[in-house]
Amino acid sequence: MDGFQRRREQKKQAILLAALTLFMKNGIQKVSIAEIAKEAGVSQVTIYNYFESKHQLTYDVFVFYIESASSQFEELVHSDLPFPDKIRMIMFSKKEVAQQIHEEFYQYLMKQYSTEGNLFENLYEEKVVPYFSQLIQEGKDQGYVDDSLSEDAIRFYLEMLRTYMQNEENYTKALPLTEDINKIFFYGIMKGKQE
Amino acid sequence: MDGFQRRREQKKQAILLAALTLFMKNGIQKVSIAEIAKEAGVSQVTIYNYFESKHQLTYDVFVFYIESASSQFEELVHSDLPFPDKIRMIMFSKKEVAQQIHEEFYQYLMKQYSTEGNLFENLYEEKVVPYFSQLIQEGKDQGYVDDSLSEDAIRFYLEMLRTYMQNEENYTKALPLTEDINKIFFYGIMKGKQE
Amino acid sequence: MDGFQRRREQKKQAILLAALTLFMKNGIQKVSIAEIAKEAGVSQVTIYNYFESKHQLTYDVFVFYIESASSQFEELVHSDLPFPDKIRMIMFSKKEVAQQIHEEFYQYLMKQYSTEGNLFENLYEEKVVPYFSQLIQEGKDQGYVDDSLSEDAIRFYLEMLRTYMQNEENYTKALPLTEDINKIFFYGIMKGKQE
Amino acid sequence: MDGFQRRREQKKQAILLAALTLFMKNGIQKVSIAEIAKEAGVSQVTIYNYFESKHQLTYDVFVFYIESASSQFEELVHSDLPFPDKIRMIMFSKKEVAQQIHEEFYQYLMKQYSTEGNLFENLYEEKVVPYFSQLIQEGKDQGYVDDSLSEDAIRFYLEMLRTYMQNEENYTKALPLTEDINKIFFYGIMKGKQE
DNA sequence: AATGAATGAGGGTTCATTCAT
DNA sequence: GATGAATGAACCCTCATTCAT
Repeated sequence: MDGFQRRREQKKQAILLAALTLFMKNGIQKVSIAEIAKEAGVSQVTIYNYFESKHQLTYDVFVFYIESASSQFEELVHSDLPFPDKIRMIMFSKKEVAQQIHEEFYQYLMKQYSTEGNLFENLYEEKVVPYFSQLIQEGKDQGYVDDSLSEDAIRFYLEMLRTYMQNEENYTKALPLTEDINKIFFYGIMKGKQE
Repeated sequence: MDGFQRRREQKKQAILLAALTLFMKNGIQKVSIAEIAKEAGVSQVTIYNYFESKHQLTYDVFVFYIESASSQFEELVHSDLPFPDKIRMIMFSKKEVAQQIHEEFYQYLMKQYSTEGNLFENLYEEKVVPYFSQLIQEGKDQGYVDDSLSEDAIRFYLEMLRTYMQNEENYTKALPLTEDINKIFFYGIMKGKQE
Repeated sequence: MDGFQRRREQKKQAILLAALTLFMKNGIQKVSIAEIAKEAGVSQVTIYNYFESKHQLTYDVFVFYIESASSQFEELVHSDLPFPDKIRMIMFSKKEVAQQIHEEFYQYLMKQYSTEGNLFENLYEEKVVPYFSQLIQEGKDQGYVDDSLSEDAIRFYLEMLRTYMQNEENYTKALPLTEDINKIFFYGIMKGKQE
Repeated sequence: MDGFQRRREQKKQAILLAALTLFMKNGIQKVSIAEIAKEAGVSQVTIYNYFESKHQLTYDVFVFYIESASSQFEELVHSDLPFPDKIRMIMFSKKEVAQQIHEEFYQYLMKQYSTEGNLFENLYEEKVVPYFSQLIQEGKDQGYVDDSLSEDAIRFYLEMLRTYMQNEENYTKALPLTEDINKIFFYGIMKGKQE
């Protein structure tokens, strides 16, 4: 990649990052192309030179996000932390800007771009799900996780927790409850369980 | 309340319901006053006669929603179902239109109306939280719930589940996993726990 | 039609007229909605309240034009002028604003709206062609027109002359040549013909 | 002209040709510099290096067109076809791409560039009119054309026919009427003329 | 009280043109 | 001389809100 290409790529990243940041702060519709341009330090038209419409930009931002998240998961899953710590990190690790995605963002995509719904769904399926699966399998292999629970159900829980925590408010609310939230996830709410 | 008042009140309800329905289907920003007016069968100006701005209308819709939810919780909590069934219903009972609230709705409120954030927060605190608390207390009293878990943590879980399930996609995904999701909530994911 | 309806209709006409005038003076693309709004003395949005897009407005302007032209032809054809004078009038009568249509206008419609091409074509066919036909038939019946010439060919000539004259420049050029242009149309360019 | 100059000239021609082609297909305004650049296989800036603005380019395209047309007329007039065939060819010969000019093109120039109107007018006067005149004179000399008809009037007709035929739609409509259209031009529409 | 009509402000997008390499 | 990148201005259109009846 020559200097030209590289600079082009950098600018593209800058725009994506600006857009993602703003989208997450304010939602998608509330963010105008003008704002993104300002945040990224380019003119509106430059954005159109890279992404042919707001629609397309939004999609690309999503891909950008998913890929960031994906590589972060990959790292986490392949790390040599003990299983319970990995779980904890998924729920509570404060992510870098680029990887926080607020629920509305996701919802919005699913709703507004319903025709391409599958695209999003598929990308997620392909880039993120496998790491969850791997992690859960690891938990089972190491004897942490009840074999009789379906992987889907556990993943559902993990994703829910993760998604929910992405929201600033919820995260703040959860923080002082870390201990108990973990306990519930691992041991449930029941008293004197399963003897 | 005389006939005038009553009719006035009915019209107001019709507008609120129309707005809520549309907000939940499409998100708040995507719904124009014109659409709400059409759905409610009134003119745009009539809406302004009742609610002085879209901002205000949105707030009132939220109140309307919270109150519906509140009375539904009240009913549930006071019913004579066994504790575990109550929990199950909170997670999985498919709610009537008026009470489904899509996540974006809530997020949006919290974000856009941040100055009044407390208002929403307070209302929720006042109208919904008590029933959750009562329910959890009941669980503890009846020996279902581990006393050592903080009420806040359990409520966090319940709210998360409820909120997450409001989303059509998630609900659909969860449905076939009902059994396991319940199990995880009650017993956690761990194998051969806590002996 | 009540007062409301009437005023609405008047405003619509005003917009159509403003648009037609500007379109003919400057072509369609060069004329912005803002300009039309200004010329018609309304706000841009008002235009959108009546015509749902520039596309649609353009179409409606065309219909408006064709109908004006149509009724003018009707009058001319049904008048009791001698045949040659009717022909002369078609070529040379200076039309009112509403009925001048500059070639570009027509061309533009045919080009840009090619999908609906037929719509325009059909309207013209239905509203204008019949009067031409009637006129030509009259010319044949009265012994003015060579029976062996096809109606289509004569109409082609008439339409060409009329269209061409709509253009200011051409009209101006033709004016001093009236006599000869008529002669050519009636007798051709040949010397001592057809003996 | 050295190799440099030659290559420069070739590129200029390529751009002019690309522009003319596109202008004729889509009208002037609809064609962006970007499109022309693409069609000509050069960058936008290159166009600006040769022609200092779209305005200027348009003008140069027109000159290019007129000169093509001019040399074609020259050839036709100097050919040894009989007079009536020359006339026929003016009306009906299907022209090569570079020489078709769609009416909108001409109209547009006359309208948008009204300040320079004379420039266009003059060029046309100088490059095209003489051949028409020559042709008409030839017709008169050979006894085909009525001496009493002014040259201007005949040229008016010829230009009108030629212009009108440039339009695809009109040409198509005229084709099956060739015979009669010629007849009208030569002999007029009258029955049993001028005895 | 209720409505149809009207609007200012703003959003996404395109285009002729210039900048920097 | 040639290019990819960048831009200001303008355009079509939408929306929350107000006016006039």
